[in-house]
Amino acid sequence: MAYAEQYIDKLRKSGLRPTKQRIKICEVLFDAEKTFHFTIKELVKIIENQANIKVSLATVYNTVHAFIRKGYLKEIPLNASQSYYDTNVTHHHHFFDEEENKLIDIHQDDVDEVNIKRTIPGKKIRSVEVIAKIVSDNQSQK
Amino acid sequence: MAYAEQYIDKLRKSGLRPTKQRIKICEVLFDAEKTFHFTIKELVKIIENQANIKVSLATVYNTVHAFIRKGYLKEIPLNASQSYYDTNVTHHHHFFDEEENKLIDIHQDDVDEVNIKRTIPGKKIRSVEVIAKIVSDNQSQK
DNA sequence: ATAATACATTATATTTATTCTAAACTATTG
DNA sequence: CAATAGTTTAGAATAAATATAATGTATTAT
Repeated sequence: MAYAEQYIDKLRKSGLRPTKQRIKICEVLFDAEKTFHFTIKELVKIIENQANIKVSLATVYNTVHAFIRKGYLKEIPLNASQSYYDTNVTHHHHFFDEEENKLIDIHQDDVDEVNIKRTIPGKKIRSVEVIAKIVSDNQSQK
Repeated sequence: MAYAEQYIDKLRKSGLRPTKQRIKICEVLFDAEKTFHFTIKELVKIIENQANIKVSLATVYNTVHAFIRKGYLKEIPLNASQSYYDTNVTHHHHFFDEEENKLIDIHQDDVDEVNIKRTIPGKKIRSVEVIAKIVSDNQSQK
């Protein structure tokens, strides 16, 4: 597996030793063809299906949070009963389909640069995220 | 109290009968000089302090959610351990101070119209929210 | 008015995501 | 190969949100 080095590197940089469990988490997160959204539960399920390694919830939480701190994963700002995470850490935005409870990426090129004219003294902007909530477009109803 | 009629109206339109408890909730939410952000717990505490009415958590949850459905309150899209709500239902955005866990309104005039070029077939955009996360601006650290 | 009915409130229990804990385990170092 | 530092895990603890069921209150029809 040629990816192992890259995963070990990511883990070390996140302050974590490269263990079996953590490398498995990396494989699921960073080996995918496309970036994707997930909840912790979904991630655990994917690991269980793909591997014959058992990884506990606690390990998954800890690893995911270490990656977020380091910027290898992003948390998606959504009010939901559970947190959604994103393996796409490039600057981009989201549609949230309120009827299907589904997130859809919006490439940053599809949104004009968000220009905020106001500043807060002593503070700087670290990130800007746009959430566009969408619903069915039934022309008939107002 | 000249406001009572207005509250009764809001409640009726939300499908709720105007009861003592619900009117008290309205007074706290809609009688303030300025709009504000709150969590359910904070709201309960304000009511307890302002009035000698006891209102249960369940009633507060139900009433707040009815108002959200009707558009009299907004939920702020933030990943936090508890939900934040806003009495400002006009179109506007937020700074979220990650160090102090504090929300700051950004008036819509302070953000250029967010133009999303992409559409999803059969769906229309219901709302667009911008969250700008801010942190201390210590020029010294990278 | 008052009985019957529909809706409200509340305390409490339940559910569920997340965090914490402590014991068992593994790898690394001296 | 013993000591130490860091890991994993199952299960406990926490806390927000929701559901429940008993009691209370308002409304309606008689």
